[in-house]
Amino acid sequence: MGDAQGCGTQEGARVSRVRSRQTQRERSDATVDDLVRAARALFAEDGYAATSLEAICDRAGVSKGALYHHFSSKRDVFRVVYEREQEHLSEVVRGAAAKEAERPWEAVFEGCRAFLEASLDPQVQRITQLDAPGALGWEGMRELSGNCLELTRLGVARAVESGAIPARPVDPLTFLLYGALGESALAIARAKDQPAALAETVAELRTLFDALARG
Amino acid sequence: MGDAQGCGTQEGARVSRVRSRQTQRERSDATVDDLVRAARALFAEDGYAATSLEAICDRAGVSKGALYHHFSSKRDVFRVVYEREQEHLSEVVRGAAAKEAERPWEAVFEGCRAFLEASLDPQVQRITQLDAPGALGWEGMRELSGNCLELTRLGVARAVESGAIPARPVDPLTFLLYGALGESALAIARAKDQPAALAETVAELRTLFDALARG
DNA sequence: GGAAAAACATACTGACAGTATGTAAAGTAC
DNA sequence: GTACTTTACATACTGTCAGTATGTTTTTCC
Repeated sequence: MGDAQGCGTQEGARVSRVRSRQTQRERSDATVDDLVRAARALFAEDGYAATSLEAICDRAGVSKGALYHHFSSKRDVFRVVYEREQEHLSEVVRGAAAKEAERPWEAVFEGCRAFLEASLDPQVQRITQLDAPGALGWEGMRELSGNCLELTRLGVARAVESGAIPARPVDPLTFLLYGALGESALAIARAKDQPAALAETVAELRTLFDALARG
Repeated sequence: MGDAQGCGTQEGARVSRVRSRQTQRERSDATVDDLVRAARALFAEDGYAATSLEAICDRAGVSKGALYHHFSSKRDVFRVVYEREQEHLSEVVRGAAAKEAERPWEAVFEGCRAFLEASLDPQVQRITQLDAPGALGWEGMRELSGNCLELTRLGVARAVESGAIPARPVDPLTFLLYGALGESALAIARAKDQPAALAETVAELRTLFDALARG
Protein backbone atom coordinates (compact mmCIF):
# COMPACT_ATOMS: atom_id res chain seq x y z
CA MET A 1 0.00 0.00 0.00
CA GLY A 2 0.95 3.61 -0.17
CA ASP A 3 0.95 3.71 -3.95
CA ALA A 4 -2.72 2.79 -4.25
CA GLN A 5 -4.03 6.25 -3.44
CA GLY A 6 -5.47 9.16 -5.32
CA CYS A 7 -5.92 9.28 -9.09
CA GLY A 8 -9.53 9.76 -10.16
CA THR A 9 -11.56 7.32 -12.19
CA GLN A 10 -10.24 7.55 -15.73
CA GLU A 11 -10.37 4.57 -18.09
CA GLY A 12 -8.81 1.59 -16.37
CA ALA A 13 -6.47 3.60 -14.17
CA ARG A 14 -5.83 2.50 -10.62
CA VAL A 15 -8.70 3.42 -8.39
CA SER A 16 -9.09 4.75 -4.88
CA ARG A 17 -10.10 2.11 -2.37
CA VAL A 18 -11.85 4.33 0.14
CA ARG A 19 -15.39 3.09 0.20
CA SER A 20 -16.76 3.83 3.67
CA ARG A 21 -20.30 5.00 4.24
CA GLN A 22 -21.83 3.36 1.22
CA THR A 23 -24.61 0.91 0.68
CA GLN A 24 -23.51 -2.62 -0.07
CA ARG A 25 -24.95 -2.42 -3.54
CA GLU A 26 -22.91 0.68 -4.27
CA ARG A 27 -19.74 -0.94 -2.97
CA SER A 28 -20.30 -4.09 -5.00
CA ASP A 29 -21.17 -2.27 -8.18
CA ALA A 30 -18.15 0.01 -7.85
CA THR A 31 -15.80 -2.89 -7.15
CA VAL A 32 -17.12 -4.95 -10.04
CA ASP A 33 -16.84 -1.96 -12.32
CA ASP A 34 -13.26 -1.28 -11.23
CA LEU A 35 -12.36 -4.91 -11.84
CA VAL A 36 -14.01 -5.07 -15.24
CA ARG A 37 -12.38 -1.81 -16.34
CA ALA A 38 -8.97 -3.01 -15.21
CA ALA A 39 -9.52 -6.40 -16.81
CA ARG A 40 -10.67 -4.88 -20.09
CA ALA A 41 -7.58 -2.65 -20.23
CA LEU A 42 -5.16 -5.53 -19.57
CA PHE A 43 -6.94 -8.12 -21.73
CA ALA A 44 -7.06 -5.60 -24.57
CA GLU A 45 -3.40 -4.68 -24.27
CA ASP A 46 -1.68 -7.95 -23.35
CA GLY A 47 -4.23 -10.59 -24.31
CA TYR A 48 -6.17 -13.09 -22.21
CA ALA A 49 -3.43 -15.61 -21.52
CA ALA A 50 -0.76 -13.05 -20.68
CA THR A 51 -2.98 -11.24 -18.18
CA SER A 52 -2.87 -12.52 -14.60
CA LEU A 53 -5.69 -12.08 -12.14
CA GLU A 54 -3.22 -10.53 -9.74
CA ALA A 55 -2.38 -7.88 -12.32
CA ILE A 56 -6.09 -7.16 -12.69
CA CYS A 57 -6.53 -6.93 -8.93
CA ASP A 58 -3.50 -4.66 -8.56
CA ARG A 59 -4.78 -2.33 -11.23
CA ALA A 60 -8.28 -2.29 -9.75
CA GLY A 61 -6.83 -1.80 -6.29
CA VAL A 62 -8.60 -4.80 -4.77
CA SER A 63 -7.57 -8.24 -3.58
CA LYS A 64 -8.06 -11.64 -5.15
CA GLY A 65 -10.64 -12.32 -2.47
CA ALA A 66 -12.74 -9.48 -3.83
CA LEU A 67 -12.38 -10.74 -7.38
CA TYR A 68 -13.42 -14.27 -6.50
CA HIS A 69 -16.32 -12.92 -4.48
CA HIS A 70 -17.80 -11.38 -7.62
CA PHE A 71 -16.50 -13.74 -10.31
CA SER A 72 -16.20 -17.49 -10.42
CA SER A 73 -13.08 -17.74 -12.57
CA LYS A 74 -10.75 -15.90 -14.91
CA ARG A 75 -12.95 -17.03 -17.76
CA ASP A 76 -15.92 -15.49 -16.00
CA VAL A 77 -14.13 -12.14 -15.76
CA PHE A 78 -13.38 -12.30 -19.47
CA ARG A 79 -16.98 -13.22 -20.22
CA VAL A 80 -18.19 -10.01 -18.59
CA VAL A 81 -15.57 -7.95 -20.41
CA TYR A 82 -16.64 -9.57 -23.67
CA GLU A 83 -20.29 -8.87 -22.92
CA ARG A 84 -19.60 -5.19 -22.33
CA GLU A 85 -17.66 -5.06 -25.59
CA GLN A 86 -20.54 -6.66 -27.48
CA GLU A 87 -23.04 -4.28 -25.91
CA HIS A 88 -20.96 -1.33 -27.00
CA LEU A 89 -20.60 -2.67 -30.53
CA SER A 90 -24.32 -3.40 -30.66
CA GLU A 91 -25.16 0.19 -29.77
CA VAL A 92 -22.91 1.49 -32.51
CA VAL A 93 -24.43 -0.89 -35.04
CA ARG A 94 -27.98 -0.10 -33.95
CA GLY A 95 -27.29 3.60 -34.26
CA ALA A 96 -25.95 3.24 -37.78
CA ALA A 97 -28.78 0.97 -38.90
CA ALA A 98 -31.40 3.32 -37.49
CA LYS A 99 -30.53 5.93 -40.12
CA GLU A 100 -31.87 3.62 -42.82
CA ALA A 101 -34.89 2.38 -40.93
CA GLU A 102 -37.17 2.49 -43.96
CA ARG A 103 -34.83 0.55 -46.23
CA PRO A 104 -34.11 -2.72 -44.40
CA TRP A 105 -31.34 -3.93 -46.66
CA GLU A 106 -29.58 -0.57 -46.49
CA ALA A 107 -29.94 -0.69 -42.74
CA VAL A 108 -28.03 -3.97 -42.72
CA PHE A 109 -25.37 -2.46 -44.93
CA GLU A 110 -24.90 0.55 -42.70
CA GLY A 111 -24.84 -1.70 -39.66
CA CYS A 112 -22.15 -3.83 -41.29
CA ARG A 113 -20.11 -0.79 -42.19
CA ALA A 114 -20.35 0.51 -38.63
CA PHE A 115 -19.41 -2.90 -37.20
CA LEU A 116 -16.43 -3.07 -39.51
CA GLU A 117 -15.18 0.36 -38.57
CA ALA A 118 -15.68 -0.19 -34.85
CA SER A 119 -13.86 -3.52 -35.13
CA LEU A 120 -10.73 -1.92 -36.55
CA ASP A 121 -9.49 -1.04 -33.07
CA PRO A 122 -6.73 -3.53 -32.18
CA GLN A 123 -7.96 -3.67 -28.59
CA VAL A 124 -11.48 -4.53 -29.66
CA GLN A 125 -10.05 -7.13 -32.02
CA ARG A 126 -7.89 -8.70 -29.35
CA ILE A 127 -10.94 -9.27 -27.17
CA THR A 128 -13.75 -10.04 -29.60
CA GLN A 129 -11.93 -11.69 -32.49
CA LEU A 130 -8.71 -13.22 -31.20
CA ASP A 131 -9.17 -14.24 -27.55
CA ALA A 132 -12.91 -14.76 -27.20
CA PRO A 133 -13.17 -17.91 -29.34
CA GLY A 134 -10.49 -19.75 -27.39
CA ALA A 135 -11.44 -18.44 -23.97
CA LEU A 136 -15.21 -18.74 -24.23
CA GLY A 137 -15.74 -21.24 -27.02
CA TRP A 138 -18.39 -20.79 -29.69
CA GLU A 139 -21.26 -21.54 -27.34
CA GLY A 140 -19.91 -19.21 -24.68
CA MET A 141 -19.70 -16.39 -27.19
CA ARG A 142 -23.27 -16.82 -28.32
CA GLU A 143 -25.19 -17.50 -25.12
CA LEU A 144 -25.27 -13.80 -24.26
CA SER A 145 -28.21 -11.74 -25.43
CA GLY A 146 -28.23 -8.58 -27.49
CA ASN A 147 -25.05 -9.19 -29.40
CA CYS A 148 -24.10 -8.18 -32.92
CA LEU A 149 -24.85 -11.55 -34.43
CA GLU A 150 -28.46 -11.27 -33.32
CA LEU A 151 -28.65 -7.80 -34.78
CA THR A 152 -27.38 -9.11 -38.08
CA ARG A 153 -29.88 -11.95 -38.04
CA LEU A 154 -32.70 -9.52 -37.29
CA GLY A 155 -31.60 -7.20 -40.07
CA VAL A 156 -31.42 -9.99 -42.64
CA ALA A 157 -34.80 -11.28 -41.52
CA ARG A 158 -36.39 -7.87 -42.00
CA ALA A 159 -34.77 -7.48 -45.40
CA VAL A 160 -36.23 -10.82 -46.46
CA GLU A 161 -39.68 -10.12 -44.99
CA SER A 162 -39.88 -6.72 -46.64
CA GLY A 163 -38.86 -8.16 -49.98
CA ALA A 164 -35.76 -5.97 -50.16
CA ILE A 165 -33.80 -9.09 -51.02
CA PRO A 166 -35.08 -12.39 -52.45
CA ALA A 167 -36.50 -14.91 -50.00
CA ARG A 168 -33.98 -17.26 -48.42
CA PRO A 169 -33.24 -18.90 -45.09
CA VAL A 170 -31.89 -16.25 -42.74
CA ASP A 171 -29.15 -18.06 -40.84
CA PRO A 172 -26.71 -18.92 -43.64
CA LEU A 173 -26.45 -15.36 -44.93
CA THR A 174 -26.25 -14.09 -41.35
CA PHE A 175 -23.24 -16.21 -40.50
CA LEU A 176 -21.58 -15.60 -43.84
CA LEU A 177 -21.87 -11.87 -43.31
CA TYR A 178 -20.81 -11.90 -39.68
CA GLY A 179 -17.74 -14.01 -40.35
CA ALA A 180 -16.82 -11.96 -43.39
CA LEU A 181 -16.81 -8.75 -41.38
CA GLY A 182 -14.78 -10.12 -38.49
CA GLU A 183 -12.01 -11.50 -40.66
CA SER A 184 -11.99 -8.38 -42.83
CA ALA A 185 -11.57 -6.16 -39.80
CA LEU A 186 -8.52 -8.14 -38.73
CA ALA A 187 -7.03 -7.87 -42.20
CA ILE A 188 -7.72 -4.16 -42.63
CA ALA A 189 -6.14 -3.33 -39.29
CA ARG A 190 -2.91 -5.01 -40.48
CA ALA A 191 -2.90 -3.47 -43.95
CA LYS A 192 -0.15 -1.03 -44.88
CA ASP A 193 -2.65 1.55 -46.06
CA GLN A 194 -5.48 1.11 -43.62
CA PRO A 195 -7.92 3.74 -44.94
CA ALA A 196 -7.54 2.40 -48.47
CA ALA A 197 -8.09 -1.17 -47.30
CA LEU A 198 -11.21 -0.11 -45.43
CA ALA A 199 -12.54 1.78 -48.46
CA GLU A 200 -11.90 -1.19 -50.74
CA THR A 201 -13.61 -3.57 -48.36
CA VAL A 202 -16.64 -1.32 -47.98
CA ALA A 203 -16.79 -1.03 -51.76
CA GLU A 204 -16.64 -4.81 -52.11
CA LEU A 205 -19.36 -5.10 -49.49
CA ARG A 206 -21.45 -2.59 -51.44
CA THR A 207 -21.04 -4.65 -54.60
CA LEU A 208 -22.02 -7.73 -52.69
CA PHE A 209 -25.12 -6.14 -51.17
CA ASP A 210 -26.25 -4.80 -54.53
CA ALA A 211 -25.70 -8.16 -56.16
CA LEU A 212 -27.66 -9.96 -53.45
CA ALA A 213 -30.51 -7.45 -53.67
CA ARG A 214 -30.84 -8.06 -57.40
CA GLY A 215 -31.08 -11.80 -56.70
CA MET B 1 7.51 -47.28 -17.81
CA GLY B 2 6.03 -50.71 -18.22
CA ASP B 3 2.83 -49.37 -19.76
CA ALA B 4 4.60 -47.56 -22.58
CA GLN B 5 5.14 -50.65 -24.71
CA GLY B 6 3.53 -52.19 -27.75
CA CYS B 7 0.54 -50.73 -29.59
CA GLY B 8 1.40 -49.86 -33.16
CA THR B 9 1.29 -46.38 -34.62
CA GLN B 10 -2.38 -45.47 -34.95
CA GLU B 11 -3.53 -41.85 -34.82
CA GLY B 12 -2.15 -40.22 -31.72
CA ALA B 13 -1.96 -43.38 -29.64
CA ARG B 14 0.92 -43.90 -27.27
CA VAL B 15 3.99 -44.95 -29.13
CA SER B 16 6.80 -47.40 -28.57
CA ARG B 17 10.02 -45.79 -27.40
CA VAL B 18 12.49 -48.37 -28.67
CA ARG B 19 14.66 -46.47 -31.08
CA SER B 20 18.08 -48.09 -31.05
CA ARG B 21 20.10 -48.53 -34.22
CA GLN B 22 18.74 -45.55 -36.10
CA THR B 23 20.25 -42.54 -37.72
CA GLN B 24 19.85 -39.30 -35.76
CA ARG B 25 17.63 -37.87 -38.44
CA GLU B 26 15.31 -40.85 -38.18
CA ARG B 27 15.20 -40.58 -34.40
CA SER B 28 14.47 -36.87 -34.50
CA ASP B 29 11.83 -37.12 -37.19
CA ALA B 30 10.09 -39.95 -35.41
CA THR B 31 10.13 -38.15 -32.07
CA VAL B 32 8.86 -34.91 -33.55
CA ASP B 33 6.15 -36.80 -35.38
CA ASP B 34 5.09 -38.61 -32.20
CA LEU B 35 4.95 -35.33 -30.33
CA VAL B 36 2.99 -33.54 -33.01
CA ARG B 37 0.53 -36.40 -33.32
CA ALA B 38 0.01 -36.52 -29.56
CA ALA B 39 -0.28 -32.74 -29.39
CA ARG B 40 -2.77 -32.59 -32.23
CA ALA B 41 -4.94 -35.23 -30.54
CA LEU B 42 -4.97 -33.44 -27.19
CA PHE B 43 -5.29 -29.91 -28.57
CA ALA B 44 -8.16 -31.06 -30.77
CA GLU B 45 -9.96 -32.82 -27.92
CA ASP B 46 -9.32 -30.61 -24.88
CA GLY B 47 -8.23 -27.31 -26.42
CA TYR B 48 -4.95 -25.45 -26.26
CA ALA B 49 -5.19 -24.03 -22.75
CA ALA B 50 -6.40 -27.24 -21.14
CA THR B 51 -3.61 -29.33 -22.66
CA SER B 52 -0.41 -29.57 -20.65
CA LEU B 53 2.96 -30.28 -22.18
CA GLU B 54 3.35 -33.14 -19.73
CA ALA B 55 0.18 -34.71 -21.07
CA ILE B 56 1.58 -34.39 -24.58
CA CYS B 57 4.88 -35.95 -23.53
CA ASP B 58 3.14 -38.79 -21.71
CA ARG B 59 1.03 -39.57 -24.75
CA ALA B 60 4.02 -39.41 -27.07
CA GLY B 61 6.07 -41.50 -24.65
CA VAL B 62 8.90 -38.98 -24.39
CA SER B 63 10.18 -36.57 -21.74
CA LYS B 64 9.88 -32.81 -21.51
CA GLY B 65 13.56 -32.63 -22.32
CA ALA B 66 12.85 -34.19 -25.70
CA LEU B 67 10.01 -31.80 -26.37
CA TYR B 68 12.08 -28.75 -25.53
CA HIS B 69 14.93 -30.10 -27.64
CA HIS B 70 12.70 -29.95 -30.71
CA PHE B 71 10.35 -27.09 -29.84
CA SER B 72 10.96 -23.75 -28.23
CA SER B 73 7.65 -23.38 -26.41
CA LYS B 74 4.09 -24.65 -26.09
CA ARG B 75 3.08 -22.07 -28.64
CA ASP B 76 5.71 -23.46 -30.99
CA VAL B 77 4.23 -26.96 -30.66
CA PHE B 78 0.81 -25.59 -31.46
CA ARG B 79 2.21 -23.67 -34.43
CA VAL B 80 3.45 -26.90 -35.99
CA VAL B 81 0.13 -28.65 -35.31
CA TYR B 82 -1.66 -25.71 -36.90
CA GLU B 83 0.65 -25.81 -39.91
CA ARG B 84 -0.06 -29.49 -40.48
CA GLU B 85 -3.77 -28.82 -40.23
CA GLN B 86 -3.53 -26.03 -42.78
CA GLU B 87 -1.49 -28.20 -45.12
CA HIS B 88 -4.11 -30.91 -44.94
CA LEU B 89 -6.93 -28.46 -45.57
CA SER B 90 -4.97 -26.95 -48.44
CA GLU B 91 -4.61 -30.31 -50.13
CA VAL B 92 -8.33 -30.95 -49.87
CA VAL B 93 -9.13 -27.51 -51.27
CA ARG B 94 -6.59 -27.86 -54.07
CA GLY B 95 -8.03 -31.21 -55.02
CA ALA B 96 -11.56 -29.85 -55.20
CA ALA B 97 -10.54 -26.77 -57.16
CA ALA B 98 -8.56 -28.83 -59.66
CA LYS B 99 -11.78 -30.38 -60.98
CA GLU B 100 -12.82 -26.99 -62.33
CA ALA B 101 -9.42 -25.91 -63.62
CA GLU B 102 -10.81 -24.37 -66.78
CA ARG B 103 -13.43 -22.25 -65.02
CA PRO B 104 -11.55 -20.19 -62.44
CA TRP B 105 -14.58 -18.85 -60.59
CA GLU B 106 -16.08 -22.33 -60.34
CA ALA B 107 -12.75 -23.56 -59.05
CA VAL B 108 -12.97 -21.05 -56.21
CA PHE B 109 -16.50 -22.15 -55.46
CA GLU B 110 -15.55 -25.81 -55.29
CA GLY B 111 -12.57 -24.94 -53.16
CA CYS B 112 -14.82 -23.02 -50.78
CA ARG B 113 -17.28 -25.87 -50.59
CA ALA B 114 -14.50 -28.31 -49.84
CA PHE B 115 -13.01 -26.01 -47.21
CA LEU B 116 -16.40 -25.63 -45.59
CA GLU B 117 -17.02 -29.37 -45.46
CA ALA B 118 -13.56 -30.16 -44.15
CA SER B 119 -13.96 -27.47 -41.51
CA LEU B 120 -17.09 -29.06 -40.07
CA ASP B 121 -15.01 -31.44 -37.95
CA PRO B 122 -15.11 -30.14 -34.36
CA GLN B 123 -11.47 -31.09 -33.87
CA VAL B 124 -10.39 -29.13 -36.91
CA GLN B 125 -12.49 -26.22 -35.70
CA ARG B 126 -11.01 -26.29 -32.23
CA ILE B 127 -7.52 -25.94 -33.67
CA THR B 128 -7.96 -23.70 -36.70
CA GLN B 129 -10.92 -21.53 -35.73
CA LEU B 130 -11.12 -21.35 -31.95
CA ASP B 131 -7.63 -21.72 -30.48
CA ALA B 132 -5.32 -20.55 -33.25
CA PRO B 133 -6.26 -16.86 -33.14
CA GLY B 134 -5.59 -16.53 -29.43
CA ALA B 135 -2.55 -18.79 -29.33
CA LEU B 136 -0.78 -17.58 -32.48
CA GLY B 137 -2.28 -14.18 -33.11
CA TRP B 138 -3.27 -12.97 -36.55
CA GLU B 139 0.30 -12.54 -37.71
CA GLY B 140 1.31 -15.94 -36.38
CA MET B 141 -1.51 -17.59 -38.29
CA ARG B 142 -0.55 -15.97 -41.55
CA GLU B 143 3.23 -16.15 -41.59
CA LEU B 144 3.18 -19.78 -42.68
CA SER B 145 3.26 -20.56 -46.37
CA GLY B 146 0.82 -22.61 -48.41
CA ASN B 147 -2.25 -22.03 -46.33
CA CYS B 148 -5.87 -21.83 -47.36
CA LEU B 149 -6.02 -18.07 -47.33
CA GLU B 150 -3.30 -17.93 -49.98
CA LEU B 151 -5.21 -20.47 -52.06
CA THR B 152 -8.30 -18.32 -51.86
CA ARG B 153 -6.37 -15.23 -52.85
CA LEU B 154 -4.85 -17.07 -55.80
CA GLY B 155 -8.24 -18.34 -56.90
CA VAL B 156 -9.85 -14.92 -56.74
CA ALA B 157 -6.91 -13.41 -58.61
CA ARG B 158 -7.26 -15.94 -61.41
CA ALA B 159 -10.99 -15.37 -61.60
CA VAL B 160 -10.40 -11.65 -61.98
CA GLU B 161 -7.57 -12.06 -64.51
CA SER B 162 -9.59 -14.45 -66.63
CA GLY B 163 -12.57 -12.12 -66.60
CA ALA B 164 -14.79 -14.73 -64.93
CA ILE B 165 -15.81 -12.02 -62.47
CA PRO B 166 -15.61 -8.24 -62.86
CA ALA B 167 -12.30 -6.58 -62.10
CA ARG B 168 -11.74 -5.61 -58.47
CA PRO B 169 -8.97 -5.56 -55.88
CA VAL B 170 -8.28 -9.13 -54.79
CA ASP B 171 -7.69 -8.83 -51.06
CA PRO B 172 -11.08 -7.55 -49.85
CA LEU B 173 -13.06 -10.31 -51.50
CA THR B 174 -10.48 -12.86 -50.36
CA PHE B 175 -10.82 -11.94 -46.69
CA LEU B 176 -14.59 -11.60 -46.90
CA LEU B 177 -14.83 -15.10 -48.35
CA TYR B 178 -12.34 -16.66 -45.98
CA GLY B 179 -13.99 -15.21 -42.89
CA ALA B 180 -17.45 -16.10 -44.14
CA LEU B 181 -16.48 -19.74 -44.52
CA GLY B 182 -14.82 -20.06 -41.14
CA GLU B 183 -17.72 -18.61 -39.19
CA SER B 184 -20.22 -20.60 -41.23
CA ALA B 185 -18.41 -23.84 -40.50
CA LEU B 186 -18.63 -23.14 -36.77
CA ALA B 187 -22.34 -22.41 -37.04
CA ILE B 188 -23.17 -25.42 -39.19
CA ALA B 189 -21.38 -27.77 -36.83
CA ARG B 190 -23.63 -26.54 -34.00
CA ALA B 191 -26.87 -26.64 -35.99
CA LYS B 192 -29.59 -29.10 -35.00
CA ASP B 193 -29.87 -30.42 -38.54
CA GLN B 194 -26.31 -30.30 -39.73
CA PRO B 195 -26.74 -31.63 -43.30
CA ALA B 196 -29.59 -29.18 -43.89
CA ALA B 197 -27.54 -26.29 -42.54
CA LEU B 198 -24.64 -27.25 -44.78
CA ALA B 199 -26.90 -27.50 -47.82
CA GLU B 200 -28.45 -24.12 -47.10
CA THR B 201 -25.08 -22.49 -46.66
CA VAL B 202 -23.73 -23.99 -49.86
CA ALA B 203 -26.87 -22.78 -51.64
CA GLU B 204 -26.38 -19.30 -50.24
CA LEU B 205 -22.75 -19.42 -51.33
CA ARG B 206 -23.89 -20.47 -54.81
CA THR B 207 -26.26 -17.51 -54.98
CA LEU B 208 -23.47 -15.23 -53.84
CA PHE B 209 -21.00 -16.56 -56.41
CA ASP B 210 -23.51 -16.24 -59.22
CA ALA B 211 -24.40 -12.72 -58.16
CA LEU B 212 -20.74 -11.69 -58.01
CA ALA B 213 -20.04 -13.23 -61.41
CA ARG B 214 -22.86 -11.21 -62.97
CA GLY B 215 -21.30 -8.07 -61.45
C1' DG C 1 38.65 -45.79 -30.41
C1' DG C 2 37.87 -41.26 -28.81
C1' DA C 3 36.22 -36.45 -29.02
C1' DA C 4 32.27 -33.77 -30.19
C1' DA C 5 27.67 -33.09 -30.85
C1' DA C 6 23.00 -34.40 -31.05
C1' DA C 7 19.11 -36.52 -28.65
C1' DC C 8 17.30 -37.24 -25.14
C1' DA C 9 15.97 -37.62 -19.51
C1' DT C 10 15.47 -35.75 -14.60
C1' DA C 11 15.16 -32.35 -11.14
C1' DC C 12 14.10 -27.97 -10.14
C1' DT C 13 11.98 -22.93 -10.19
C1' DG C 14 8.73 -19.22 -10.65
C1' DA C 15 4.26 -17.76 -11.93
C1' DC C 16 -0.30 -18.20 -11.52
C1' DA C 17 -5.41 -19.94 -11.09
C1' DG C 18 -8.02 -21.34 -7.64
C1' DT C 19 -9.14 -22.33 -2.44
C1' DA C 20 -9.50 -21.93 2.56
C1' DT C 21 -10.02 -19.15 6.08
C1' DG C 22 -10.13 -14.91 8.56
C1' DT C 23 -11.97 -9.99 9.30
C1' DA C 24 -14.47 -5.66 8.78
C1' DA C 25 -18.43 -3.28 7.19
C1' DA C 26 -23.34 -3.12 6.17
C1' DG C 27 -28.00 -4.89 6.89
C1' DT C 28 -31.75 -6.59 10.09
C1' DA C 29 -34.52 -7.59 14.16
C1' DC C 30 -35.64 -6.06 18.48
C1' DG D 1 -28.59 1.23 20.30
C1' DT D 2 -27.46 -3.68 20.72
C1' DA D 3 -26.99 -8.46 19.23
C1' DC D 4 -26.82 -11.26 15.30
C1' DT D 5 -26.47 -12.34 10.32
C1' DT D 6 -24.90 -11.63 5.90
C1' DT D 7 -22.22 -9.43 2.52
C1' DA D 8 -17.87 -7.77 0.98
C1' DC D 9 -13.89 -8.04 1.13
C1' DA D 10 -8.43 -9.51 2.56
C1' DT D 11 -4.50 -12.90 3.45
C1' DA D 12 -2.25 -17.16 3.29
C1' DC D 13 -1.82 -21.24 1.18
C1' DT D 14 -1.88 -25.25 -2.55
C1' DG D 15 -1.50 -27.66 -6.91
C1' DT D 16 -0.46 -27.25 -11.60
C1' DC D 17 2.22 -26.14 -15.20
C1' DA D 18 5.51 -23.70 -18.60
C1' DG D 19 10.03 -23.15 -18.83
C1' DT D 20 15.11 -24.01 -17.28
C1' DA D 21 19.38 -26.18 -15.71
C1' DT D 22 21.90 -29.93 -15.75
C1' DG D 23 23.03 -34.75 -16.31
C1' DT D 24 23.20 -39.05 -19.33
C1' DT D 25 23.01 -41.83 -23.43
C1' DT D 26 23.38 -42.48 -28.32
C1' DT D 27 25.12 -41.30 -32.87
C1' DT D 28 28.62 -39.10 -35.86
C1' DC D 29 32.98 -38.36 -37.76
C1' DC D 30 37.76 -38.21 -37.69
